[in-house]
Amino acid sequence: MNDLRLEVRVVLFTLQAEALQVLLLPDSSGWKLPEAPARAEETLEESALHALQGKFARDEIYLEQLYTYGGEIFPDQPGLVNVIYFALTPLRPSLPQAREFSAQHLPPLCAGHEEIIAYALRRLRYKLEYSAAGFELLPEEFTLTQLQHTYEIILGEKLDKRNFRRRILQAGVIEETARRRSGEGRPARLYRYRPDAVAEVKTRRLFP
Amino acid sequence: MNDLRLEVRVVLFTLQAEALQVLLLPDSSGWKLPEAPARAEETLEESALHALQGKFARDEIYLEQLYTYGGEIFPDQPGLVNVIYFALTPLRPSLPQAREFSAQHLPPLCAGHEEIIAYALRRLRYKLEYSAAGFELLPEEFTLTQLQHTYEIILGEKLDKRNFRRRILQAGVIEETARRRSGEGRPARLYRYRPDAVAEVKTRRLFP
DNA sequence: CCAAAAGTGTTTGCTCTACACCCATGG
DNA sequence: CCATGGGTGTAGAGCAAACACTTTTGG
Repeated sequence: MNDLRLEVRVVLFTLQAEALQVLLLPDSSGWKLPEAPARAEETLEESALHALQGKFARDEIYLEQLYTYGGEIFPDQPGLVNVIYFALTPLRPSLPQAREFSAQHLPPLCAGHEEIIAYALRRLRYKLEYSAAGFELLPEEFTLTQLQHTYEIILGEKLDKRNFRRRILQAGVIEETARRRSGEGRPARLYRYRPDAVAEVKTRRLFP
Repeated sequence: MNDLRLEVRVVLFTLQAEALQVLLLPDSSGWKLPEAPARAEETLEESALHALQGKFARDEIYLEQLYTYGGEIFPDQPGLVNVIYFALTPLRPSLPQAREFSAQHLPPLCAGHEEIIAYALRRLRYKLEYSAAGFELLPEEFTLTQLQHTYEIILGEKLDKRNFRRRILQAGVIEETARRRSGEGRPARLYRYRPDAVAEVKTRRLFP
């Protein structure tokens, strides 16, 4: 009866080499998402941070609960329940053994993981469409071109520069800093997240 | 360490007496949401149906996983983890001991339950705004006026009849039947859910 | 024929979309 | 002064919002 095992797993996305990456660990039956057992003395979110082996402080990572899977996805492991978290970070994760794989080209995965990652990706795309969450994958200060690239990589389509800028600024989630970044060409203004902002943009309601 | 207890709880909404009702059970420390332990040999959704004491078949109820709460909401019960489901049904639930309360006027609740119900309510409202889920609270065949009333009760605001009808039909989730319902006034055409329809309406995307 | 509820279109304003050129800097 | 990426505005189309009268039935 109580042979239940409750684990917390994390789908950690990062941006590297112009691609969206997922962090995976090797296991006997394929690659797997980092996990930790849920513990009575901590919150599920804390367990999620443990799954990443304590490499991330709470404010270095965006964490959001995704879904809890039970028997429907692990029919071969009765009693295994997984609370999945979805995470974004601008940092380079360096867990021992772990590797990052492009979300487009995943290696062979453990049972059920394909579905979990696919769902996390759908949620990420959906999130970008109605929020400004993309900056969670970028350093504290970033240019609008960088942010637009992030959106293009994740959504897999080109966006119009002027429309992108207008809307992302209208959403009020990011603000400009006084600083600029020089490189080739005209220096770009740097922006940062406004911690006081509501991260979600109102979408058009079906019934006003 | 493994003194973890995994329970599934259900926030069951129904429509009665022109109000949105929540099903609750009495407990020593206040009213509580119906719950069942998660079991290794069943899915979480099956456990959710058990929480309702087997009174509902899977197709008599709309069930959706809401959130999994751990230590953050039950600090006084370390190790208690609750997977919450959110449910809609047109039926009159008749669990022994249980009572239904208007979502506006909840009785004193057990610890953490207030937050859970508030979240379920937010999700329900949000769902109605971008989907046609309201019919899940109505009998198989219903009139557009009934459906509009449902929306008005849940959203707590009057809606425009013509705009409501245009959009709900445009969404393509319900279809008319050949039948009509007579009462006072002109008989109303009956509608039903289209099982082949995609239940979610596309909303305007932030980045097209 | 009266009461009660069902059903139906149009105009106006706003928001989204598509689109091309000038600007600032470094080398 | 040239190459490189940064930055900016507008006109047209499509969608949403507001709004009032006619139709059908039962009593």
